[in-house]
Amino acid sequence: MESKREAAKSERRQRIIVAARELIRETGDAGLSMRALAARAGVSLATPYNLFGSKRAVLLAVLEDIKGFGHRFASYGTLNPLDKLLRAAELAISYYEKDPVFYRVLWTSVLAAAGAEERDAIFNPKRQAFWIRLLDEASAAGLLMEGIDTNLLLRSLDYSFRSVMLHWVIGEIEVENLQAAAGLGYALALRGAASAEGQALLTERVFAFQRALSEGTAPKKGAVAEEVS
Amino acid sequence: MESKREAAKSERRQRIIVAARELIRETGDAGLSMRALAARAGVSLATPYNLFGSKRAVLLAVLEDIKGFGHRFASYGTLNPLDKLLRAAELAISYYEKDPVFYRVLWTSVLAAAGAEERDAIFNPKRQAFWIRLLDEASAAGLLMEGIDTNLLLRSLDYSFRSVMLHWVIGEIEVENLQAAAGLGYALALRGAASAEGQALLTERVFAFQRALSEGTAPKKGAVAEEVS
DNA sequence: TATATTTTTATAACGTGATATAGTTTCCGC
DNA sequence: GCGGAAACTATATCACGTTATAAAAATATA
Repeated sequence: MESKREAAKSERRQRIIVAARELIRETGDAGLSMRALAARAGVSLATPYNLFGSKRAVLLAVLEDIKGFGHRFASYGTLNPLDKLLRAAELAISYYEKDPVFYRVLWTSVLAAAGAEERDAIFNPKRQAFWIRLLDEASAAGLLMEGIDTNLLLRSLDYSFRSVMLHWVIGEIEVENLQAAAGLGYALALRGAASAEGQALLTERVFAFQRALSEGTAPKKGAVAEEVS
Repeated sequence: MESKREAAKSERRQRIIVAARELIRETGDAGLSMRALAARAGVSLATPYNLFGSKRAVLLAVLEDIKGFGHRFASYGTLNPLDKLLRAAELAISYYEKDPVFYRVLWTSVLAAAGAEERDAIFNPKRQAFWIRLLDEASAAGLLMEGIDTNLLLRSLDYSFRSVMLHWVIGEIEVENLQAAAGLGYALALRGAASAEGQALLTERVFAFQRALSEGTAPKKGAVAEEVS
């Protein structure tokens, strides 16, 4: 199936990905230079550029390599769609909580101005479909307002999620508050799009996340209002 | 009041800020190196580092320098607090729309992993106070749910806003859609925190922003769902 | 096996943000 | 005015991401 040439290429690619993963684990952000990476992978400095194109692309490949997707959500069957949504988000974040140093390095590079191709590598159609399905389910169950565009709602949820990741990366959110911060964003936006029935399910969640954030690590002193002009 | 030494320092600082502004305007992102900046400001390479600390800090200072604040909102008197909020956000964004190239360069540097001190330079207490006042006003008018923590709500709104800016910077949002994207995020989160009365005011806004986004430039093909694992 | 093609290697180079050092100018307090 | 501190200048340097170049190695094709 695969020519010997392509096989060797894949093998090199994999070696680079593994080396990157190990380097991040061992040295954190600082130790991950392209020169160190090439040396660790037993490869010339030019090779990662040939095979991936840039440092960011390498890290994206690491992110891709790490995650399995989609087969973990089969068992949410009996929950209502909105709870499924929040549960899925919770699960997503739990991965970051388990290995914060590692994921923070990855997200740092990934969030920094990325090109379209690279973004699509993370936020791909498969994942899009998963979330849209949940939102459509909620809509069909009458939990969202009539006329809500689930694609646009998803986009808003997504912005909120990535923003929380960004602020975690830059140190404005503690890892203990990741769940609650992301959850509050989700719950607020969902409740904002919800029908009366949906809101009944979400109101309690809003306050629960709010409590979690208040009781968590003391809120930072620094203001968080965006500027106005 | 000001010693001659400090005056000269301020003058140099200002010269650097102006030089940065001009360089961005003339050459865009690319031409703005510290060496070019120093040369343009008639100053040594070391001086911007002495006076500001880093390149990002210089750009933050440019952002600071550019905007006046607070005296533009006196005339919103008769609007209800929620409309005031949305109006203020609208005004904020209008500045970016007027000079997108310029502001994009600034935000690119600002959003990239910033330190706490630098963040506080943008999101300072004065602005925080402005927004909190609006939210508290809304709360006092019974437009928000009983028990909503306006500080946490503001933080959520803020995350949403910055996320929209981030996605504009990386090219995922067109400038024509900035208003609607930010507005939808605000309207959803606010409606999610609103009382029945407040929701009555916001439901229409949600759909208005939704329409604007649908009718604007064709939605990008790229997915926007966050990954889950 | 011999030739052609692709890919990697080794190495140098460029421009970047940032820091360090030594010398020079500027200004404040006395 | 003069001594000393503070700031800036000039310059060298560092590590970084990235690109370019030529040579060597690996593989495909005949």
